[in-house]
Amino acid sequence: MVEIRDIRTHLSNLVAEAVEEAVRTGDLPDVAIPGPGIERPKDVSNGDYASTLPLRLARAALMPPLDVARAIVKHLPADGTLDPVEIAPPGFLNFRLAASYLQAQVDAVVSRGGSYADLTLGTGKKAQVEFVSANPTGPLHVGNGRGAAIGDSLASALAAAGYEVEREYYVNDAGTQTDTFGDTLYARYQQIFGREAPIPDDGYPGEYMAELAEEIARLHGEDYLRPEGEAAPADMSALGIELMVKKIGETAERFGVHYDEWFSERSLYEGEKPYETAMGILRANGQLAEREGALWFSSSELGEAKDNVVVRSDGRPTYYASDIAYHYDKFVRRGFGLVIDVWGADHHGHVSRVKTATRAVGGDADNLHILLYQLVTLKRGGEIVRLSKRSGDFITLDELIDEVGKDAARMFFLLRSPGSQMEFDIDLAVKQSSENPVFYVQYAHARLASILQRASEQGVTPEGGDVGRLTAPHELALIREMLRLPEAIEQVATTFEPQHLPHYAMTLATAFHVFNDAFKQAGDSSMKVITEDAELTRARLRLVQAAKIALARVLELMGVDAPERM
RNA sequence: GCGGCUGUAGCUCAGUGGAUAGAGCAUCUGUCUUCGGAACAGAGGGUCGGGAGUUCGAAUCUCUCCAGCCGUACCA
Repeated sequence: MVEIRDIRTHLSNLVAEAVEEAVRTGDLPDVAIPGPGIERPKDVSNGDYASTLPLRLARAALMPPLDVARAIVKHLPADGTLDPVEIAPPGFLNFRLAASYLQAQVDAVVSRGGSYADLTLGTGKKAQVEFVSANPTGPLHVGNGRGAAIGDSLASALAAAGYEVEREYYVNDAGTQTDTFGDTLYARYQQIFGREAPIPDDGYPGEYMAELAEEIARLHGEDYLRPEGEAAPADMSALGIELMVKKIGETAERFGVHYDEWFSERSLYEGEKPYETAMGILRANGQLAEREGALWFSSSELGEAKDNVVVRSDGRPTYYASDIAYHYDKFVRRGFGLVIDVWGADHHGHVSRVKTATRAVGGDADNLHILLYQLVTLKRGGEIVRLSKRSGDFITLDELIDEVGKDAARMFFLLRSPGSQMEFDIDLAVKQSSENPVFYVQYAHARLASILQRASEQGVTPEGGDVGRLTAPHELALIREMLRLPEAIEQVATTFEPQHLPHYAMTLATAFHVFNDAFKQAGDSSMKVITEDAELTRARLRLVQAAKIALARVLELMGVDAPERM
């Protein structure tokens, strides 16, 4: 039997065969044939799948689209997965899955269980998703939450699509901002011991810096105190960053995100020194030039708007140099076949440069996808709050999780496409928490669980249910909806747009609620899932079980809990 | 100035060049003696920012204008 995840390919093949046969018999002229283009009609009354091939073929074939359609249908091979194919004006081919096929899929989903909707499109390929990677100079804020939700779900979807996926956080522990961070931290540290130590002008005024200093004082007492007037000890910054990275990791875990790798920027300059190797490649290719006391990457020769500095005149590498080495490391040293960088949109000016550099050091830039998400503007009390660690005025991701919960927050971020600017009204988010779509979906899952539980208490289980008994329209509609999951995953894994997951989850939840309500509205207890007819009950429980599997899977991909009860 | 993203219902947002542009929230009207009312059905609500073009067909592609955000560092 054709698996649901292969159904579109199957339909494409059928149409291609029919066209070939139609040409052979002379029912269609021998012209260039575009792909069958199997798509999803918006309106289910137009079938489960459709092809517009007749419309697109009509001109070249010099035939009316409907005649083209008839010629194709005439030669379509008989196929058990489909009802008879319909022709609809002005020239659509409409395909409808046969009830027997739909019913059989219920068993197929149940036997697949938690691996239902696994795909093979990424099998054998290593993928890396790098996301959040916020400077470890402060706690994660609400905007980072958006990157976390997007990156983590994307990684999950890629894993479901067959990729071997690593989640990575790039720790910027080498830049100039870490110095400023260290200076600020030392100022706060000195304040604890009663010194008049002002926070540097370009430092970090946030209260969290004082808390961090207190933590260091708690752990190390006065060990880091230097004579008054002296600069901060060299390792103050590193210590602070270590503690901050730990906090960030804890926040990520609370948000349901687990990183496989915390990649230190500094490590690029140590050990195997990927930085030296990457720069060596550029130098060997004659793409480095010294000018005005600095070292420049001749990127303009590679199509960039201008050359860029990689080593400052004071001898320190720029962040761009680190990024070149970092992407060399990702592609060449570690050998990822697919690399996704999830960045805030304020870095978009950097996209082209990094791709060019990746190519220049031998990386496969075509498989480097830089996913930009627009920044979150935060509104509180009707006023816009700037999200900046520098200003010290922001809402942390921890606070957001405390107030609206991990599940609601993740769903909220995922629902919006990464490219859309979003306004996060913190007051509204708290107030709306009980109306958040996440509860609608979770409730559907809890109801599914509850039905199975109730039946089990009455001694009825789904085992052995005859899916052939599932013939009611709302039963078939629910089956159709749960069969869309592989398609949703494929869409996310190929377009890198995770918002399709929550939208699918909501549609599936609706299909279940409608299914469930249809029994209630009938006002006849014999029409409920659990009926006097034990065989029919078993069949319906089988569907409930399958739907629960599909819903749990999509919730898992979104990093949202699938509760058995609420 | 140049470049990128965005502009779709009152609000927040979906929408792979195809059929009557959708969802949630909000508003209004109903359903079911709740296998779990955080449910379901229905209604109202749109010049898809404006204009031009390509196409058998455009919210979707091209051009242009308008508006918002961002970028255009030897910051990251």
